Parts: sequence; C-alpha cells; structure tokens
Amino acid sequence: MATVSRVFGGGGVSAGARERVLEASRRLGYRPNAVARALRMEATRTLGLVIPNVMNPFFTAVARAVEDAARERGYSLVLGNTDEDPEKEARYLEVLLEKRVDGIVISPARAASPHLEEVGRAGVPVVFLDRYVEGVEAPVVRADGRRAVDELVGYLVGLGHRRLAIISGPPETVTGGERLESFLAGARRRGVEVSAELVVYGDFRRESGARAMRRLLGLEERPTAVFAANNLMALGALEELDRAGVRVPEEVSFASFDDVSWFRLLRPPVTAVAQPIRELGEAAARMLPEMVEGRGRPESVVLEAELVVRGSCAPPGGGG
Amino acid sequence: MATVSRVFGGGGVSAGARERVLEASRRLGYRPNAVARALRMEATRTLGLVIPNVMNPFFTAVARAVEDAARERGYSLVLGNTDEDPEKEARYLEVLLEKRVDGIVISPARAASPHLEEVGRAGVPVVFLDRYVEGVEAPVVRADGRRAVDELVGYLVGLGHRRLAIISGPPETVTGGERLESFLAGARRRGVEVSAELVVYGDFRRESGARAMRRLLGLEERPTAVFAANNLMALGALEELDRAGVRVPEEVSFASFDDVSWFRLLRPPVTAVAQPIRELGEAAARMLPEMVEGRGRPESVVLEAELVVRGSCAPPGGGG
DNA sequence: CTGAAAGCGCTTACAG
DNA sequence: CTGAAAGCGCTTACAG
Repeated sequence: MATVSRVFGGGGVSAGARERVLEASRRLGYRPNAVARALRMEATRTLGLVIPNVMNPFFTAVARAVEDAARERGYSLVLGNTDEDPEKEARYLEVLLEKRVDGIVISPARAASPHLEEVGRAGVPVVFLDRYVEGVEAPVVRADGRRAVDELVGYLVGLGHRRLAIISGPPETVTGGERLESFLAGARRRGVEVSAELVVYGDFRRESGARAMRRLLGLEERPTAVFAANNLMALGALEELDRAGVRVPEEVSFASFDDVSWFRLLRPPVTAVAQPIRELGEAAARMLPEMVEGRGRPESVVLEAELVVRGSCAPPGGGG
Repeated sequence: MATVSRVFGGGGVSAGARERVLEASRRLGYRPNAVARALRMEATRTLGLVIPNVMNPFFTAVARAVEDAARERGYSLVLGNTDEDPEKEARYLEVLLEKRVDGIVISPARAASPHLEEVGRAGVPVVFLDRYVEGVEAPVVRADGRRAVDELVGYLVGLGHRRLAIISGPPETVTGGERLESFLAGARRRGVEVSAELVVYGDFRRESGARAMRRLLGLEERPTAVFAANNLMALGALEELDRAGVRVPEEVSFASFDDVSWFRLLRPPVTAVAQPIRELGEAAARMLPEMVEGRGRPESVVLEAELVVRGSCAPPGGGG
C-alpha cells in the first residue's frame, strides 16, 4: 500500500516497483480516491468561486480567468451564483466550508456580511474580487474606476452636457457607491449639479437598466447624457433606447461602466470604462494557492480602469 | 456521536437532544465535514460540468442553468473549460473521476472519445449536452438545428440568393457536421450548389470567424449571403464585416446559428437560429440526480431550434 | 438517548 | 521494497 501511495502521490519509488504498480492498477481499473486523500491530507485541492452571476460578462471572464489559474496550479473550481442575494451567498459559503475547499474567491453581494467573518474564523483563505467587505482580513483584487469615471464626466461636460444622469448600482455596494460618488463628485467639481431625479438606482441587472432608462426618458426635462454603472444595466438601457426610438448620440449621449466585446459592433459603438478583467482574475487565482500553501498573505491588488472613447457621446442637442 | 450525526444528517432525534447538540456545536464552532461524509457515503453531492468554454454565451447560459438545477437538488458544480482540446478534456475527466463526482454533464470536444468510455466504465452517470459521443451509453440533451437551418436556407434562396456561403464549425463535431450538412442539403434540394470555396471551416471560436469572413470577402466572386455556424464565429465575422466596411444586408446578407442577447441591438439586428438553452440546461441537470439516485436511465431530450428572422438578410444586390 | 466499534480509502512514519 | 498500523471525520447498526 505504501508503495502504491508513493507511485500516485509522488514519492521515491524504484522504476521496477512503479511499473508493477502501474501495470496492476491498469489491470484492476484502479483510480486513486481524491476524497480519501483529501480527508487524510486535510486539503481538497478545490477552490470556491462565489459571484453574483456568471451571465454577467464581467463575471464570465472572471470565472474563466480564475478557473484557468486554478487548474494550472492543480485546483478544481466550484462555482456559485448568488444573484446579489445575501441569503443565497451565505448558503453557498456554508456549503463550501462544509466541503472544506482550500480557499474562496468571492465578489460579495453586500458591503457587510457576517457570513464572511465566519469564513475567516474557519481559517479558510479568502480573496475578494471586484467587491469587498470591510473588516474582513483578506486581500482585495479590484479595478479602481474613480479616475476613469471622473475622466468620463470631464469628457461629457467638455462636450457641453449639463444634464447628466446616472443609472447607478446599489449605493451600498462598494462598486455601486464608488461609481456613483465619483460621478457626482466629478460633475460637482466642474460646476454641474446632478439633480435627484437624474440619479436612478438599479440592481446591476438588465431589467433595472431598462426600467431606469424608461424613467429618465419619461422626465419632463430629459437628461442629455446617461451613464450606466455596469454592463447589464447598459444592455437594458440600450434596449430601451432602441425601443423608444431615441437616437444615440444625437438625442442622448450614452456611456457604460464595463466594456463588452460587442459594444464596438453597435451603431454608434459604445463609449465605456473598461476593467482589466483577465489580470484581475489571474491575480485572484494566483493569490489563493499562495495563501493555501502558507506562503504568507499577499498584498491587495488595485488596477486602474480605463476610459475607452467610442462614438456614443456627442455635444447635446446635436440631433435637433 | 450517533446523535450528533443524526442531528446534522437528518434522523429521528428528540427536540431536547437536538437543541443541546446545536448549542454545543455553536459553542465549539463545529461544522460537519462533507469530505468525511462523502468518503463514508460514497457520494460527494458534486457534479462536474465539462464544456468547451464558459466565455461562449451559449455555454455561459448552460453553466448557469445547470448550476441552478444542481443547487436546487443539493449538488455543487465543478466547472471545466476544455477549449475544444481532447487532451484537456481527458485531464478534466480524470480529475472529476478521482474526485468521485456523482455525475458529469459534458459537451465533448470530439465525436469520438476513449476517455468517455472510461467514465462509463467507472460507473459515473453522464449526460451529454449539445454534443455527444457515439457508442457511449448516456442520454443526450440537445437542440436539433436541422429544421431551422433548412428553413433559413429556404428563406435565403427565396430572397434570391444563389451564392450561399457557410462559416462552418469542425465537421467532425456533431453540431458542426449537422449544421454544415443541413445547410448544404437544403441548398441542393432547392437547386443551389454550394461551391467548395464558399465552405470555410473555423473552430467555433471568434478569431476563426473573422479569418473565414476575410477569406470570403477576398474571393473573386463574393458570396451574397453568409451563414456562421455559431455565435462566436458570428461575432468575429461581424467584426470583420465592420472593419471592411461591408454593408449588411445591402452588400451581403448575414445569419448566425445561436442567438445572443445583443443581436437585436445591432444595425441591422441579426437573423439567427435560436436554441432553447435554459430548457437544455435544466433538462441535463434534472437528469443527473435522477441517475445518481438510481431512478433509472432518463430518455434523451431533443428540442427544436427556431429561426428568428430579423433584419440582416435581404435580396442580393440590394445595395447596388 | 448514548457510547463503542467498524469501515470508507487514503498517507505516513515504522519495522523488517 | 513491503507489510502492519494509526488516524483523518464521518455513518450506521448494535448494545445498554
């Protein structure tokens, strides 16, 4: 048994013995049981990835990047979609803890989470991706969008816009709050006050983007430029613009946080703030094995988002 | 110990005993170890999902649907991207087998696979999704695209097209072969012969779609209508059309297999063959627990794909 | 209800 | 190199 274990687990075994073991296991159809191995080793070589929704292209790319990096290091990836629901998130976390995953990459639904403190207490390494929870001791991997959003606001104001609207994410989320604040602050700093009716809150999902755009288009005095705080809400907003037959950028300028492969195929191509997603996912998945294998606590990584100017913004009133 | 096990595993325990167990485990921070449980029970409550790439919107939706259905039934999902590489696929399968997953949903890279026979031999339930391997005894969940592709060809020929081109997937894959054959057969049946230069092979990935379109546009005599056999190649092809400044549908009509949320946002909106993805994913994830829990071998499910006519096809020569 | 015991399949020192 | 043994944390019959 010891020799068999060494052949499969990687230890010093003579060539002859190895060959005989391999031959016998081929004959018997033997396959090492990773469950038993995990129990004995107290390590499952499995990582958990907890995200709002894989259907969001940002998280799709994150999932792919994390899975790649995990596999390269000999880890499997268990996937969970929370739909921004803290209850669902808590249940996933509990399952991952019971399954004794070696580490968790999470983009938490809320800025506060008792369940994540629980994870910390269980001694399971955590890396926050995109969003984080204050007070939980774990590295964060994210893109800072403030500079790029500020730049976008400067660009819009420079084009002559004074009625700027934002389709914001939930302000209690890190990213939602950050994008909203930098948008408002950027406008204010340039002498433009964004009135309350021009701040519409969504939940980062598509339907809420459509609903928000509908609301903005129904206003007595429409905004001349609209910024959607993530890709899904942008999709919904664009659909609504399309449905309402509102021309972009002649009647209203439009920009989005998050870039998506097909933005540049639209007429006009959509101006967007792009996050370095692959780098983000890679950084997260690189950190976890480091923590798992006890090589210390990696530093947080904050990358910069970039404004990508395309054709969806123009001076206001250009159409009329 | 027996009582604790019953409290967490679900057995008859008196209210008083249950409360004391719960109180003690709260105090001690006890959490059941699913690894040990899996070893003892010979069931991991984990399913594997092996797909070419989550970044393909079709498989993104599949992953989401399978994950939902798995979770509802108390299973976790391990994700693997093969990139259409049989070697990578084989390695994933081996890992899943060693980890003793209770079942595997797979969209195999090739129509032949010794590794999948291996999985059958290991006694792990398998469900094929979208694509399958002949000779492996397992239910298949897929959409039959033949009728819809034939309908599309009829529509194009009806518009007056005689130079039909296809950007095909690998003909040795089930879906690639099926779409190519129904395209060619549909044309022939209508008296249109598709010449060899108008059949360009890609690998279902974006770059190959762009490359194929570049080739078609470089032809002495261009096609008047192009059909891309999946969404990713369609994306690449559309980008190439855009780059080359070719107007759709005036200069060339275009249609895609697979529908994508943003197709209808394009100018013109893209005509496509839509698969019932959610139903596909749900069916697959419903079957696996049935097989795992020994409730027999479910029947294969074949749903119909539907042609969605939008604005990207018009009579040939409409632009000149 | 509770305790003792066997066994799931490994890994890892320890003898021989 | 190989065999015997302990132990990872459960579940499940079996006594008491």
